[in-house]
Amino acid sequence: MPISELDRLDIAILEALQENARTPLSEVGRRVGLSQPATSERVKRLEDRGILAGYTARLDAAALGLGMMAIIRLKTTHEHIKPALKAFAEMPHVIEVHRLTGEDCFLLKVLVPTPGQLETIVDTIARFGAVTTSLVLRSEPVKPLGKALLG
Amino acid sequence: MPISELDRLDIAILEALQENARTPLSEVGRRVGLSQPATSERVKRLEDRGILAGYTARLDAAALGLGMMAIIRLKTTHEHIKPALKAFAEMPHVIEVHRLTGEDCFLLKVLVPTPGQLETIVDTIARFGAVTTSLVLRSEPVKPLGKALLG
DNA sequence: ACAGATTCCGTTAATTCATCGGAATTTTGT
DNA sequence: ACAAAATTCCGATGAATTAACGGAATCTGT
Repeated sequence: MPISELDRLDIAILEALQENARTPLSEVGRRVGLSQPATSERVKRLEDRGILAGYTARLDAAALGLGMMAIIRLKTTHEHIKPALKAFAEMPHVIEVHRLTGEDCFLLKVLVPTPGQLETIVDTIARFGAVTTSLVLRSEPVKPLGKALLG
Repeated sequence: MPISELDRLDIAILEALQENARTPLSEVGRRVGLSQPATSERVKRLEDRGILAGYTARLDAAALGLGMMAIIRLKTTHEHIKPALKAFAEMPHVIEVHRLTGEDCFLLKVLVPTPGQLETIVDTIARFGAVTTSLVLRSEPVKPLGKALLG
């Protein structure tokens, strides 16, 4: 139960950094009620523990011309799995790959500029099995993980 | 085509910040061949353009005790959509919500500590319609968007 | 009660960032 | 074509942030 190792201050720090990872640690400390060195130490400890796995820039896909998101599910057979994974890794528009239990073996999230690009991707993936494609009409903003830790 | 507005340097900067959003801009500049002020200016411009939408900490869900990821699909009817969205927003373990075309109306990504928690969530969501739940056995590392911009 | 470990703070030196003036280049308008 | 305007860069510098101390306070286990 690694969660019990996180106190209120750790969670507050993680929430602040999830909201804006470039917030100065002195400012984070101000908000959570710690000095800058104490905050830096805690952040370093969270990194060392592997809880804080890194920091990444959020890019606006639409602003980048990737205005279309789709979910592709693939139902395939054992011998196709490895080649399929390899193929997914080489497709730049496939941004997430999940191996699933149940009917479908894979669920992919793709970002494309045009329907034509989506068609190309679907056609390529269909060589491995039966695909089901759904367009994403709207996505709710992704929820920060912090909330899930308190329940 | 907003993509044409991005030159090689912008893409290199975005890639560096996506890999580690806390890299000092002087270091980013060193890598892409710009001075620190020039790099800062470009980053500011990318932020103003909305392309760089923010910076976020990556948390390790497993290290936080959220070792189980599941995909939940929901097939429901029009009158349930608004209440369902409201319910999703209030469930801390639901970290992504997508409205889809096709058979299923919603696709959710959830992170839970135990199967029991997943059961609770599924039961709650099932009040809105027919749910299909798949456990995520493995996820490939999420791909940085940079690659998708060059094709 | 005591030793060791942990976590905090304040201080300070090193690093990083924001801002400036000015040069080089590109774009715009005529 | 040509000059004016705009853009983008650099170097320099002061302001802000971070890293690295030493030492105090608190907690742990014997």
